[in-house]
Amino acid sequence: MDGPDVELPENIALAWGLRDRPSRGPKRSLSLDQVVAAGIQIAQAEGLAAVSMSRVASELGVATMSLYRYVPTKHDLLDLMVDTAFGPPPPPRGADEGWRPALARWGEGNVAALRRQPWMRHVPISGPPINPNQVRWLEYGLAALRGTGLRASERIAAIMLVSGYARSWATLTADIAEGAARTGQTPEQVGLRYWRYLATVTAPGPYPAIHELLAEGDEYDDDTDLEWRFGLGRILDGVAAMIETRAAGTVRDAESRDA
Amino acid sequence: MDGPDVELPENIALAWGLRDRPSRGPKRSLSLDQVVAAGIQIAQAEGLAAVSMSRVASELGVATMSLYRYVPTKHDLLDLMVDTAFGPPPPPRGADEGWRPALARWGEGNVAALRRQPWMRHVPISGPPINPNQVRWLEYGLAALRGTGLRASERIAAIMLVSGYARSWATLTADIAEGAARTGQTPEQVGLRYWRYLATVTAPGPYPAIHELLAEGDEYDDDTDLEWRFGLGRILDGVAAMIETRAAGTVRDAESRDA
DNA sequence: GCTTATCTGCGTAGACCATACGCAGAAGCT
DNA sequence: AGCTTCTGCGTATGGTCTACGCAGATAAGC
Repeated sequence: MDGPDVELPENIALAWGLRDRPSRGPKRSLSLDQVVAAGIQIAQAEGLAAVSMSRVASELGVATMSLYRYVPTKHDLLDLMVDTAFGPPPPPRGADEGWRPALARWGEGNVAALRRQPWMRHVPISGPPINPNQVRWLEYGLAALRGTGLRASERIAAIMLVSGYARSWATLTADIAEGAARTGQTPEQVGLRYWRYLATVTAPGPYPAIHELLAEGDEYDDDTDLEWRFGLGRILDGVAAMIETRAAGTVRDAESRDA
Repeated sequence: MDGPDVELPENIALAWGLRDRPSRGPKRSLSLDQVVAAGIQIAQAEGLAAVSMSRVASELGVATMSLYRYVPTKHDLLDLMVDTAFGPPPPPRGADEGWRPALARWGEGNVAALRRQPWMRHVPISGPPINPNQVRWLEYGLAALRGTGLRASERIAAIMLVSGYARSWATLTADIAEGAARTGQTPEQVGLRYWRYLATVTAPGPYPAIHELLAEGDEYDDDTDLEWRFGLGRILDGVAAMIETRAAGTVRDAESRDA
């Protein structure tokens, strides 16, 4: 572990509030938080596409170019918006709580956040988590897996597994919900229409597995939360199996049979 | 299963080549495939941001607005680009092959496709898979899980699990690789820099799990393929556990303990 | 063979967008 | 008081997508 004094890029310093504000010039009329909050409000109300620099500026009653005194680039603003909109993670693993419920709660928190603010799914991921709330989420996710015997890289992979699945799940359901809102239908109707389209395009060709699926799926329960939980349960089962294997005796090449 | 004759939206009909081309006017000087191929070529060579309608048009030697005779919207073009760039899925499950190697191959195919054409990760997902290659991938994914006793919604969730993880994994590694290329460093250097940034920002605060991670991770093996395979193995283990449970005797509410 | 309906490529134009640059004036330091 | 530094922001550049409509090409109908 070498010295932690690394020169941080503008991005990160900004997000963590580590910018030494100058004392010489006139006072700023805004704060970074206000700018970010205005962006979030617009995104929440009218979608991410409505978030333009001029729109944010006019919302705050300033000129467009003034925003660039607070944010180096529009993309940095979007990253900050995502970080604060995600908010803090759910409660961390309790003192005598198992890793499984803690990680499940963490995963549920992920979808909940994305569902609260669906526009976030359209902000392209810019890299590994480095902004304050993202790092807090990372901390709690890793904390859930402490003392399980999993190696560092394995703990990270497990975290990514859960958050990646949460993201793709939230994205799918949000896309459907949005499509429904746009055409004035219920999400169920949109889902049903999808299955009908799929049936139509696969009708002429050889798609046995899809046809089996369509035939079987007459009872479109589509309690989407239940489906999400199924997938989460499978991930956790897999992690559990790994933990048990590790506990039994450090088996090195357990993963070599997957190729 | 009701009548498969549903009026398809423009989008889908176009992707499947189901539009009856007219016989009255002059002949088209281009084909949709040419347009899509030009888009892919630009994206591959200069990134998705370089793909503008005028850029694609000039690549083909036509005027910008001519493209709109082939594609209703830029976003539809992007969707078509992704569909053909993804290409066909890897070989389906063999006659006497187990579900596990088949699904593993399917997952590997996902990351391989995204690695071959990293720009694809920036095209926002527009909804459930409906374009030709996407549907083929769906078919093969489901085929891998035929006869496992999993219900329809469970098979879909398992597929999403794998593809979602593949996508987030490919995205992370591609982001790192791209950042490396931009600054003329190796991916290892970029990864290391990230850990240093993380150490710096977490230094003052209480982030025990992250610090534990950083202390432990001195041996930055970072054979990223190995990490990916670990996660995939965990998913497959989880699915395997589910299949065994189902086979043992139809246990209805096995997932209720995950909440 | 002529008329007519229809489709093609595409020029023009409108309504946006992010942001580089530089300037007037405010605030503090010396 | 004078100098430095920072702020807000007006202007301008070089993009973006795409609506609209027109000239000319093509083939069907008579």
